[in-house]
Amino acid sequence: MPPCRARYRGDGWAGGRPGRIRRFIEPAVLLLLHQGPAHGYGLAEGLQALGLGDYPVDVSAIYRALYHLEALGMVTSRVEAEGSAGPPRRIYALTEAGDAYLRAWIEDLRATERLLRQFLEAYDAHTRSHNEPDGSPTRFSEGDAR
Amino acid sequence: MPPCRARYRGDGWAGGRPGRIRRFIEPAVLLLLHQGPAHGYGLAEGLQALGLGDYPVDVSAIYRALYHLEALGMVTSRVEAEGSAGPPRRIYALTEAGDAYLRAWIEDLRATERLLRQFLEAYDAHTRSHNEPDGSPTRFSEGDAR
DNA sequence: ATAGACTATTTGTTAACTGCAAATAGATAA
DNA sequence: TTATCTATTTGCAGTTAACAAATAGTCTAT
Repeated sequence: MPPCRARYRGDGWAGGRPGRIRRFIEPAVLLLLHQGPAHGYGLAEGLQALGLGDYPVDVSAIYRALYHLEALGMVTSRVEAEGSAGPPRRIYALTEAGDAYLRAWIEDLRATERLLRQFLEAYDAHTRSHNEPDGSPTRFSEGDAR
Repeated sequence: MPPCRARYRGDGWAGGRPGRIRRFIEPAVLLLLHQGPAHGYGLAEGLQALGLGDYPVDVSAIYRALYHLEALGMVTSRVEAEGSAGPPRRIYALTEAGDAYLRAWIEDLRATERLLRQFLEAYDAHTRSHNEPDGSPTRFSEGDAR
């Protein structure tokens, strides 16, 4: 038996469908707060409008992002004085540090967007040149032990 | 003491610098293999060329991605018959399933790229309209307990 | 030879992100 | 009272990746 090369932990999306690139929640929350104070539940709806509609985000992730950002000093919160049709809301607002942090995130996302474009362009360029009429050019061939 | 709202696990990048959006390794490996069979160490160099140069990727992640893809039947491997300046290389190649999987990834990444553009556009639009002359419009103000 | 440098693969550990499920709780309507 | 809606909180488990280090083959210089 070969040394059983280290398993990936878990086995992925057994269904075969890739998941989206992650880590959008934090910058999305920051962007929404950049547009004005809000509470967790409201942010969940705001995410839809931001284009995240196809990728529903669990509210627990939003609250955890908020707690994290507050611990880092990127947002502050205060309990809303009445007015909710439920338990008291906690309203979050960006701090100046949070504003700077969002700007850093934006720069990072711009770089990511460029990378993504470059990546997709590389794929398109390669498939254009090999517009495979039939055969599959990257597979191993019969005596391919070179 | 309030019910100590659930901590984020860990404490983030204490330094304050955001990390990049993740999950690039698998599609990057697939794309490189789409261009022809390769071994793990070689893929590590290929990633630089793909634009990942700014974000160095640990080789262990590459190998684990390969093991995972092989378990899923997306790639096949064979040990190279001699020719290495080191231990025998294991050469990986895309299968047809892997080809389809890459196409699915590409579609997913196109959607992500659109989302990212939309996101950045929303930020730019909002900062353009509020090109804050001085004050910070999203902060809490003095008697802001509404 | 043997020590060091380089190529190449493998493994362990841990942190971090997220989804799913469910508990909790106030307000309001049937 | 029960149900429903709004809203927050927590537990848990699965997935991804960085960091560190072990292993091992080949080649060059001493």
